Amino acid sequence: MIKPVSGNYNPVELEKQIREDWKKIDVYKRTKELRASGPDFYFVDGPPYTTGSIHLGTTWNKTIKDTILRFKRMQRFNVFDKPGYDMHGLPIEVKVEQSIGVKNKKEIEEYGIDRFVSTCKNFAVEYQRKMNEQFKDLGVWMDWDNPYLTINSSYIEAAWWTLKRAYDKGLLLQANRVLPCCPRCETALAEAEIEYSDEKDPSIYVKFPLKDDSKTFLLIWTTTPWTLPANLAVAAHPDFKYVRVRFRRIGETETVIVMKDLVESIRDLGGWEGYDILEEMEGDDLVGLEYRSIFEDVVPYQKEVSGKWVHHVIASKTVEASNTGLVHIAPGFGPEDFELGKEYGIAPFCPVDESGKYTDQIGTKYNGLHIKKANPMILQDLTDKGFLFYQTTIAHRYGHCWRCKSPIIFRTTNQWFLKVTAVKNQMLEEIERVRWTPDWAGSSREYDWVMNARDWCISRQRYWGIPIPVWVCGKCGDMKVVATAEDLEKGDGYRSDMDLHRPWIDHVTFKCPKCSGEMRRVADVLDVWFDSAVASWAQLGFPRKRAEFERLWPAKWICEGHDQTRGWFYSQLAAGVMAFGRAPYESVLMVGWMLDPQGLPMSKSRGNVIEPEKVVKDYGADSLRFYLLRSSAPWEDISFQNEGVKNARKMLNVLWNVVNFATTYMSIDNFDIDTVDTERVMANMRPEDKWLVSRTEKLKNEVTRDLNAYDMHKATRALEEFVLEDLSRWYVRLIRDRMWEEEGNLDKLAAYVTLYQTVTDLNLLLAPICPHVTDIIYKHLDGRKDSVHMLDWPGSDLTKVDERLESAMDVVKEVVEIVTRERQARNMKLRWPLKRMVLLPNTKESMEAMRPLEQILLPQANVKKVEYVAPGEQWPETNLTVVPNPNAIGKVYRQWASKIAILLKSRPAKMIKESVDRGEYQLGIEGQFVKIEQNMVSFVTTLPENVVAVKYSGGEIYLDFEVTAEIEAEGYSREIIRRIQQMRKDMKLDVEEYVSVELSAPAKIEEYIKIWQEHIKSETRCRKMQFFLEPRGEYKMHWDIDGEKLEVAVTSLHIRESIVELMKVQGVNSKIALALVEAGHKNIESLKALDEDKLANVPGVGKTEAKKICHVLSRMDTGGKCNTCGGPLDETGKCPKCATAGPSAMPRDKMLIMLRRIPRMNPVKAEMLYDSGFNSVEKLKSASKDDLSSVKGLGNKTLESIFTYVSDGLLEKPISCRNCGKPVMPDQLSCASCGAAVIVSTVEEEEAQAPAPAPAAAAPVAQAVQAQPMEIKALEQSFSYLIKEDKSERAYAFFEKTIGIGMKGFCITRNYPVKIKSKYQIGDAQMIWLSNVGKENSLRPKDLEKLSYSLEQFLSNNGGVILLDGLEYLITNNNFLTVLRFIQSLRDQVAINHSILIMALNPSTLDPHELNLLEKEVDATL
RNA sequence: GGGCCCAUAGCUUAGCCUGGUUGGAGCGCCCGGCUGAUAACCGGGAGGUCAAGAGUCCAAAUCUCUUUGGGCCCA
Repeated sequence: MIKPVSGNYNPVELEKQIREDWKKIDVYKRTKELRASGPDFYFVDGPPYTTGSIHLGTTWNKTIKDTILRFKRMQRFNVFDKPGYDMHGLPIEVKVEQSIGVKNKKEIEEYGIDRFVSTCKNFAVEYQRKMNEQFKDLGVWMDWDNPYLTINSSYIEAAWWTLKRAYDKGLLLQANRVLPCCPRCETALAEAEIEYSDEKDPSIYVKFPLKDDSKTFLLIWTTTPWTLPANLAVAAHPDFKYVRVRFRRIGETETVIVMKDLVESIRDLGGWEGYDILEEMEGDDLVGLEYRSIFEDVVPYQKEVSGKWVHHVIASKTVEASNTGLVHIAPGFGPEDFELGKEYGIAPFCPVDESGKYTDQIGTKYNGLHIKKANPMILQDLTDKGFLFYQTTIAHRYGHCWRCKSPIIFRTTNQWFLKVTAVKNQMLEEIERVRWTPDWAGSSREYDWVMNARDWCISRQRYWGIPIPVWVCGKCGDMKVVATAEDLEKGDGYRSDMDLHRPWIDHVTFKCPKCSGEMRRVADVLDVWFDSAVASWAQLGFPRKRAEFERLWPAKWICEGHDQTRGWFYSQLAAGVMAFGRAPYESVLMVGWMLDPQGLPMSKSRGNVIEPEKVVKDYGADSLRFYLLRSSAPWEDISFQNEGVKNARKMLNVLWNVVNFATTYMSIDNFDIDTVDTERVMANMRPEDKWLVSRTEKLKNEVTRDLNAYDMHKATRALEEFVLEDLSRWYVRLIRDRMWEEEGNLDKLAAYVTLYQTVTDLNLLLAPICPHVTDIIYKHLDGRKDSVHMLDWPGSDLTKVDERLESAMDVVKEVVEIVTRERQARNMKLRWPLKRMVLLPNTKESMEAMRPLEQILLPQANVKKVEYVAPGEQWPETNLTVVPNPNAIGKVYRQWASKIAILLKSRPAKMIKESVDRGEYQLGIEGQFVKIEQNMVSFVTTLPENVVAVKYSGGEIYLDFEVTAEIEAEGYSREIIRRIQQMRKDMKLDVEEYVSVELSAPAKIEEYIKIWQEHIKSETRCRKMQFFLEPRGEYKMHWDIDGEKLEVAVTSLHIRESIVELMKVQGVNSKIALALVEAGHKNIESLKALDEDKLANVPGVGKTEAKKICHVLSRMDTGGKCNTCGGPLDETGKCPKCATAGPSAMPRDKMLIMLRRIPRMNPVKAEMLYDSGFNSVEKLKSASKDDLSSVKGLGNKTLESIFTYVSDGLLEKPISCRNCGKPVMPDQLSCASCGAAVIVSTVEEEEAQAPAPAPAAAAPVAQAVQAQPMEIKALEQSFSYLIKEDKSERAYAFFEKTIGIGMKGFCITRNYPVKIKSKYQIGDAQMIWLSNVGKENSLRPKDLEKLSYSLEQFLSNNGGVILLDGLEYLITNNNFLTVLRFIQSLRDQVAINHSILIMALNPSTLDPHELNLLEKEVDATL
């Protein structure tokens, strides 16, 4: 049933409510169950890091995922939707460090690793819970109760298994390398963990003296002075040109070797006056040149170190042509340096420990100093020793630890690596197999990144992470990699339920199989990036559980931000290829980055973070979701704008208004799409309905395509456009008037059906995007399923797309807009009709396309008339003017030229043109003929006064702005209507209330108003309108309409309530009710006092109507009132308006028990009695035997028994127990004292007539009729009856009987007439055989007019009884509406002519809605 | 320094792949309308060096190159 939605769209409240509703019956779970048998859609969630709160970026991310997953569910996929959380790693460790107040690893170990790790776990778990709740509040439907957590044992095992797998393939190794390290966190970092930002550093030029020439120096440049004590070589590019150059200024010279091209810039740096090139050489030539270490005095190693290339110039093509062109090489401190060192046999020298302090290897001077603190000291020493050539500072991009933001250092360490380089080519191949959106995310971005991939350092010297599952023998160095907890069982110190984290895992040891030594776990934990890398199988419980993995893996789809190119996209790819030889995902959507309103990344340090919760609180989650998807293509960045969310809300508000509009009217009319014959209604569709259907089908197609392509921005924009433009601004505007047509009108139904189906489809399309509001809308429109999200995605029927109609409609819209614009330009309000419009289309086709839409164009543009001028033709009312060309005329006729011009202008231009077109025009002047040729004149067409020409895309329009008295009158009438409406509104009157109006106006306007008086009155529900100099009333206002002064007084008649009450009587419609109230009958009691004649004398009440009302009133129950609407109940105790039982109904159980005590009663009979309306003691008491006989299937004996029992008053009396004699209360079936049953078994002697409990039992009823023909009562004159039965026997019986009492008969039948005559005693009744056979006396079913005519003849000739058998035949051969009208008119004539109409109908042949309509037209249904 | 992406009205953006009337919207601003969806809604107007420059072409917001600025990633 359709329920109207609330007047205001209040998303925050509504969303909260619907989420609670979802929770109550676990709709999410039900939806999943519904799709459980569908094809699998394996989605893997990229786990957000548990930082404690979600931000706008995560919100966007989950919105996209949720939208796609909901979409897939509606497409019947069985979606795997486990969300994940990344819970290990440094960020949490750093937070814990801060919270417990420790600064370094030493302090952590003092605090206790077990306590530290437990705290980390608590933090992670708490954060995870918080985030879980926040996601739920966005309306994201994922499996929040079962997320995958990277800290679970099964997850850790999956990571171990993967490492073991890599180890078995020889892809896991341990090596010494120079790596970025965070000195604060005291651990190595992976490239993915480095963040680049600006850092201020010293920029220094340092001189290395040549061994053989201490006056000449190699000039190098560096920003890390602290690496200089570890310098072991200088690199030059072999292909560059270098020079030995002497810089000079007063009293000072300096000889250095630098790259030739850089001499000038170096001169400028140091402020040298000039330079002399002493020597030029190739880089090649420099190689082997030996220099003296500038730290040999303080760093013992520099003195001790030996080697062929130590302290020599070496060649490297990585040297860049900037600064000096010579690069200082410290193989312990730089990755390239390390590689070069390896090449040249220079061992790395790394005198810095994990925490960034110099070790004692550096010598006593700097020992223990932090490198950052050592920098100034080293600079001072260099200055003192004269090795500093130039010094400044620079700001440059420098790597920082991704968590603590400390600047990283590079140093040599021993770490574990995954040999990504060994599988690189396979990874590249896999990238090509994956579907990337956008394409370049894979083909260039990911591809480039993998191209440059290096081996992945996976070890971290930390605590909160997956322990590296490698055990090494302390004795022989043999290695063991553990794959599962089962492997662990063999170790010492293992407990089955143990936590697999550090430090507990560290206590597990193995006996070395080779040497029986003790194997201990290496102390490191895994890089946290490895955790998420294994998500696609770890979350399935692999390797322990294999079934789901086999079924689902690899992932169908993943979706993350573009920063994950180096992150999750990469790590998963590497892990997948290593473990299974393929990418673990089939398609990737790479999404953008959420930026602040200025386009800058949001960060806490910038203070520009926008909380999603706040946005949701202001506008609702649906608006935020819609905005996020609408704002830009998913892979582009969004610069967040509050305005955008506000806009989305506005759009949803409009949608809500449309739904409000639709549901309000539909529920008033009890519109039910299921009972409507949509086919028939569709045959009655207006062009605008068909247009909307066309637009909707297109929309469905487009949105489906867009979502499949992950073009969420296109889908949302199409939806927005549709809601605002097509639905709200156009369609709703067009159908407004139709909503006020009478109930059941096919034209109105067509609008209902169109609107209903469109809103339903639209709602489905929007459901994945705005899950809250769509579910609410669904519940109001339909609600048979638990949720809109359980419905199937709508398919589109493109055959219903009508491009011709759409483009014609575009033109109509355009023309309406043009008219509005031109009105505005001329200050003519829309309320004032335009006299006419002339359309001059360019093509015949466009003219033909426009004609059917005229009914839309006229009212929308408020134009009285539209005229068409076919292409190439002239509008007859244009004036043709001739324009003489004095030049051309003058050339030939010189002195006459001016006279000719005057003469030409005085003649009909049309005539001149026709002649000239034929050749020439002759003009008589001063007795001579002059020839006017084509070149001498031109013609212009001018329009009549007040007519304006405007171009439109399909041609031209003329608008006639002439204001005639008629138009002025209509305009003023509309002005008055609008004012009265406004006043009604100010008075807060109910829309159904009536008023009286007094007004004063200038004489002219008074006249105008009088012309339109009836219209004004009906539009404003005004009963009386009078003119006075001084209007009086409840509410008075002065109005100024275009300078005319008016006074209007409105008074409420306060009769709405009376009308509403009177309308409760069947047969009293709003018109009659009004007439009755105005005649002074304000309530039902007052009506009851009237007899038929008096009622018919009330102006506005017809004779038939009076008869009917009297009949209804007489049958009204003794004051029973309906629970729901307060209206009187009918004879069965049911409310004719809302079909519910009245207030006096007794609880079913109780009443049934009481009924069971009646002799001859059984449970089925009792229920039938109750359900037929005899649901209270009072009703049973007041029922006559006749009343009771209306209950189908009760035999006479039972009826008798009930009647006697009830009228004896036994129903409410306690009876004595047959067993113990104590009283048993009326609502008890057994004795409270002894337990004996009070019901005696019934005698079933007459039960052949009792119906089966199933409702399909129509046949026994017919039998009953045949068996008891005397039951057929006399029918009343002037009445129309509908008899519902599957064979028409009862109807014929009635017909037969009525003829039997002397009435003339007229029988319309589908049966063969002879057969009927032989079966029934109908004498010489006139017969018409409904048939297409075409014999005498037969009538084709389509020929309603002929039928109508015959009946008219019959009725006007004293009338009689008419039997119409074959109604369904008429309906199938005609438009239902036509048949209905035919019956209406027949019924009226029957009433007038004191005749009787019997219509037989098999109810199963009609849809319930039609049946309902038919029943409303007759006086009684039997 | 390199890779990828982006730049259109005050703001957010469509159009660009596939060159072709006058570059569309929304918000904001100004003016007006509507008042049986109304704490709404609708129409009109002003506002554009399509980041800059060069090239290709009959024709460039669109294709190419360069520059500038921004984002992500890398060195």
